[in-house]
Parts: sequence; structure tokens; C-alpha cells
Amino acid sequence: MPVTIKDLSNQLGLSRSTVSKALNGRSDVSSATRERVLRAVDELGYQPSAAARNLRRQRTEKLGLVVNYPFQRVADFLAELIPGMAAVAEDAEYNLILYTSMAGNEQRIKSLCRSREVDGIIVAWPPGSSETVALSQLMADEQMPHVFLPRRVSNAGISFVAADHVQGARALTQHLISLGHRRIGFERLPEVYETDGDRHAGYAAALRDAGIAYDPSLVISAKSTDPHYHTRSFKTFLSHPAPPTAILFFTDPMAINALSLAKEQNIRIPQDLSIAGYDGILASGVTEPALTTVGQAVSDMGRLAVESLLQLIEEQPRAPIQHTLPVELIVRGSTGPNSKD
Amino acid sequence: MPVTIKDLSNQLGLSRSTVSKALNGRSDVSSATRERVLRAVDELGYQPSAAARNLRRQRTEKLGLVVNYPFQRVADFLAELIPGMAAVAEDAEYNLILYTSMAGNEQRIKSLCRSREVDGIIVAWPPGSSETVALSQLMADEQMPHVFLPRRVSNAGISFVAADHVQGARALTQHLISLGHRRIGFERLPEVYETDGDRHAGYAAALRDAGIAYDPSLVISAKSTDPHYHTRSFKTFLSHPAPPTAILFFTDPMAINALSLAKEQNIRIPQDLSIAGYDGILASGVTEPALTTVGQAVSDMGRLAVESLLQLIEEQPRAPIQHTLPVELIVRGSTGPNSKD
DNA sequence: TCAGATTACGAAATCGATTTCGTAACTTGA
DNA sequence: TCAAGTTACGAAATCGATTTCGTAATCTGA
Repeated sequence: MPVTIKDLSNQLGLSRSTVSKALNGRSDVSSATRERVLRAVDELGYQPSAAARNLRRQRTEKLGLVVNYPFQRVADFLAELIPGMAAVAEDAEYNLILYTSMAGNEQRIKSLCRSREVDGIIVAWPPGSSETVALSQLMADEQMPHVFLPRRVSNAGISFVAADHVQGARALTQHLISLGHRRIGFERLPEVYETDGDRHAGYAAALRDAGIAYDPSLVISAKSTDPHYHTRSFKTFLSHPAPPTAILFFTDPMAINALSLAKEQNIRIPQDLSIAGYDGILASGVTEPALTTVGQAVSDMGRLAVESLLQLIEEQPRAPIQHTLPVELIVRGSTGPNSKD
Repeated sequence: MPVTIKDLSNQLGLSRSTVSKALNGRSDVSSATRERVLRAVDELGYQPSAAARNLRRQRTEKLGLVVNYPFQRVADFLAELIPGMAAVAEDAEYNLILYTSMAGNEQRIKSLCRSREVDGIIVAWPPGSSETVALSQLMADEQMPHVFLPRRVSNAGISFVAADHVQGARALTQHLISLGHRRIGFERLPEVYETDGDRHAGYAAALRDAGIAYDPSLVISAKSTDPHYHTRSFKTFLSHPAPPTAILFFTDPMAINALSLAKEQNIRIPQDLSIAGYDGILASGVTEPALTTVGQAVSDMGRLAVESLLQLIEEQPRAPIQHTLPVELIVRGSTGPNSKD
């Protein structure tokens, strides 16, 4: 059995209260006693029981990370996100607890809140906006501090950390326009993906700025994130009576998929067609040609989310904490000058 | 404040003991009472306090995941590992707690054990073998169940889940031999990387099987995992008086780096030189040419590690649990027939 | 010198559950 | 009918810490 504070106090001939006070830096302990206590701690190898401490203090110094992305698709995202988050948390003496099977199960979130096994929650999964608001309300009802990531929530009063996808899609589109492209294909996702709206707005804004008419036939909505749909989108673009000279895909894997499809059909990238992705995953840098894309500062987002959550926990500010981070245009070989018209 | 068992018992006019027993399926509660209790739980939204429960039960249903890989390098690895682990853990009603800043700090591991905030620990970081044994001893002293991953430990008595790198390197080398290569370069890592020995053994075994003499000048040891060293290794191979016709690199990123170096020097892959990596990271599938490599069933390893740990915790077997998983040869475009000699 | 302040400590309550043990009330069987 | 067994519950101990409050002992200043 591990050494308890009782063992310590017996050994020292002191009361548990005094030992506890010595260890917690209380003032009503003589320095001589404090030193005796510390020496005994070393000797006996005492470490306070987390459970007892949590129970008494009514906090755990643990943060819940509720993730529910289809992991394969966001491997890079997670891999970048988690270390940053863990690092910030641990600097503040907190740890991260992972919860990966709570999708669509409000009841489990509620249980998590009520069990008080975490002091705050970071929600990183893509619910629809109405779901987000309901979830936030639920946690607020349980007085559980929480931050959404990576998701901006139009609804006031909700804390989040997000990337500025309007700006990202806009910059990407502007880049293509500056290369002479006028017919730019854009692949959308189903509406449930909240960022879709932002990206589409950025795309449309860039066209408007450049005085290019918005052509709905160049905008295709994939029915899901299934690769099959992207392959179909790509083929639809190609068979367009006046095909686009550049295509923006919703994510890098979709664009990478398009790169291989293009190769199969002897379409040269970027001479015949420019292709761009989004997210800046690791793989996007090693394709041939390397992919032009938009990089999110994922690690920063993770850090910021934890910092925000810690602030919510420790300072209990009245206003929500909201961060929208800029994204970075990464120009690589898959986009080039328009040589068609 | 959250609803406690006291609130429940007051509301029902029962004692806390009876309520607790009703909720924990004890037999000395009438079914009528049990139903009343369950109804009240629903009504009041009662959820037991994790801290109180942990304290009383002396277990937390949490597993510690001590990770210390340089995250950037093993992004894929982690991203595959964690979801599998979390899924298995959650099926058994456990959760994962992440610890990422315990490198080389035995004291922190010791504290983690003594605080009893986890019921078991999975160590996923690359310490040297002697370190591994010491760490294992330390946790054993604290009666803390633990599993090492992904690392085989020659020392008996230590539980681990590992991949069979002898077989992996052997299969990779055999593949090259079957393509007609006789001069096969092999890049080693510093000795602290335990798997290096296994991979080298597999390489040597394949040569031996094929009756090819082992040529030490074709085996280069990188001083570290720094990309700089691999670039140097690559150049050393090229300037060899009788350069290898195929090169095995220690990891995929190193091989991918070699691919771009080769392109710079107008060396055609695989016509002029075959290159193979190791690990099967996502990016290895999208390079041009795609990389021949060895895939580890990382997700399976994670699952197995958690299953093993749960077994250690719940069944307390006398013998350690050790798994060595087969790896899979992935043949792609970066290796081809030897056309030199 | 002595009231009042300060110092250093311990007893006991507390956090919220689980578990052990004791005991009424009710059943059973001869 | 009555001893023995069963059923259903509650009182109290327990897990291991923290915190509040009370109190000797010592110190301070007029």
C-alpha cells in the first residue's frame, strides 16, 4: 500500500493537519516542522492520493478532450493538435483525458459533466451548429467550462478557437486569379460541415473582388466526405462543357486523390490544370507536384484552446473567449499560370 | 452544486447505504426500492462523483499514456495509435490520460504511480534498453501494472507490444534481392534505438540466406535522427567506389528526403537506384514514385497494448504479457529491378 | 506585570461515495 | 408454535486528503 498522510504524521508524531499544512505552504507551521515534514516525505516517498485530494478540493486538474473526428481522415490534425494541447496543459499542472466515443450522445456528455472528473472540456468534433449550441447550453447548465475547437460559433456566449476560413479560401482563390485563372472550380461539402459556408464565402468574395461572375456550374457539392464523391466531383468538373482551369478541393486528401486521377488521364498538373487542397497536411508536401494548399496553425489552435479553457476555469470571466486565427497560403507546384485562355 | 447520493437518499427517505446498494446491483435491496431509486436518479439527474468513488474503490478506471516521442516525427504513428487505444479502453469503461512531459524524469513516473491517479501505464517512448528495465522495475516496485510500446524488451518479466522488425527488414531485403540487387545499402541509427538491432539482424539474415557476403562499407550509422545526417548518409552511399543499387533507410521521412535529393541529382528512382523506407506513413503513399516500405499495424499495436494492460490490471497474471506483431511489406514504385550489373 | 496579540499545533468536520456489520421484521419447517 | 433462517434496511466506519476552529504557549507593549 502506498504511504498516506497518516503514515507520515505517525512517523513524525505530528497531526495530519499539521503535515498537510506544511505540505501546502500554509503559514501556521514553524519552519523547523516544515523541514522535518519535507524530509520525511522524501524518506518515505509520500505522494498525496489524487482521489482524496480531488474529493476534498472539488477539482481534478484534468481537462477533457472530447474528440470524435473520423480519425483516419484527420490523423494529421489530431497528431498536431494533441501534443500542443498536452504541453500547455501540463505546464499548468493539468492533464488531458481523452473521450472518443461520445458522438451524438448528449447523455454521456452530461454524465461527464456531473461526475466532475474533469474541470473543463474541449469539444473537438464536427457537430452541426444547432447541436453545438445545444451542447454548449448543456455544459453551461452543469457549470462546466468548455471551449469548442476548431469551430466558430455565430451564437454569442460560446467560447471557441477557430481558423479564419473565409480569409483562407479567399487567399487561395486570389492566388489562382493572379495566375490568370477565371474559371475556378470549387468543391463544397454537405451543409453540416460548418466551415463549408466560410470557405465558400471566401471563394465568392475573391471572385467578386476580381470582377469575375460567380458561375454556379463550377461549384459542386459532394454528398459526403467519402473519396468516391470527390472522384465523381473531379470527373464532373472535367466533363464540364467549359471546364475550369483550376480546382479548389475541400481538403488535401481530396486534392491528392485528384492528382492521381489526373495522372491516370494524362492531365498535366499544373500545365493543363491547377489543383489546390486545404489544410496543409504533411502528405501535401511530398506529392508530385507538391500541393498548393492552406495551412492551419493547428498546434497553435490547440494551445490556444487549452489556454482559453484554463482561463475560463481559473478566472471565471463573464464573457466567452473567442479566437479566430489567420491561416497561411502555401503556394507549391500544383498551381501554375493559366495557359488555356 | 451537483446532486449527491445524500440528496437522493433524503429525497427518497432511504439511507445512503441502501441507495448505493441499489445502484450497484447489490442483492439486499428489494426490487420495489431499487426501482424507486432508479426513478429518482433520472429525476434528479444524479451521477456519482468520480473523486469520491475513486477514493473509496481505490481505482480510477483511467490508464496513463506516457508519450514522449518527438511528436513531429511520429505524427502518423501517434494519430493511428491513440484512437485505437482509446476505443479499446472506452469499451472497457476506462479512459486514457495523456502524459507528455515525463521524459527522462523517473521521479515524475514515480509520483504518477504513487498518486494512484491511473490504474495502469502504457509507456510509449524510446528509452534505451537499460532505461526500460529500470523504469519497469520502478513501476513494479509501486505495484503499477504497465506495458511498453512499441518496444520489445529482451529482459524477461516485462510486458510489451512490439512489431517484428527482424522479419520486416528481412522481407524488405529479400524483396530487393529478388529484384536482382546484390549491393544493398543499409542505414543504421545510434544504438539507443533498440529496433535498430532487430532491423539490422533482419537485413543480415536475408543476405546470409541469399548467400550474399555482408559488406560493412554498405552499412552506415547515422549519428542521430536529424535529417542532416541522413542527407550525409545518402551522399556517402553515392560516393562509394562501388555504390549500392538499392538503399534501405531507417524511416520513411529519411527515404522521402532521399527521393528529393535523388531528383536534384537527376538520379532516376527506381531505374538508377531503388530506395525503401520503413513504417508506412501516410506520406509514403503519395510521393513520386511512391515508396516501398514496411507497414506496421500501429492501430493494432495500440489496441493490443491496452488489452494487455487491462488484463494485467484485472486478472493480475503472474507472467508478463508479450506480443510481437508481424509487419507488412508494402511494395511500391521506389524499388525496381537492378539494371546496373 | 498583565491584557491582548501572535505562533504553532491538534481535534474534528468535511468532501461523496462504498462496505461492513448489526438488527428488526418476516418466513420457513418440524 | 417457536427456533432458525431470510430479507431489507440503516448506522457507522472507511477511503485520504484539506480546512475550520479552538487552544495552549509564547510574545508584545504600556
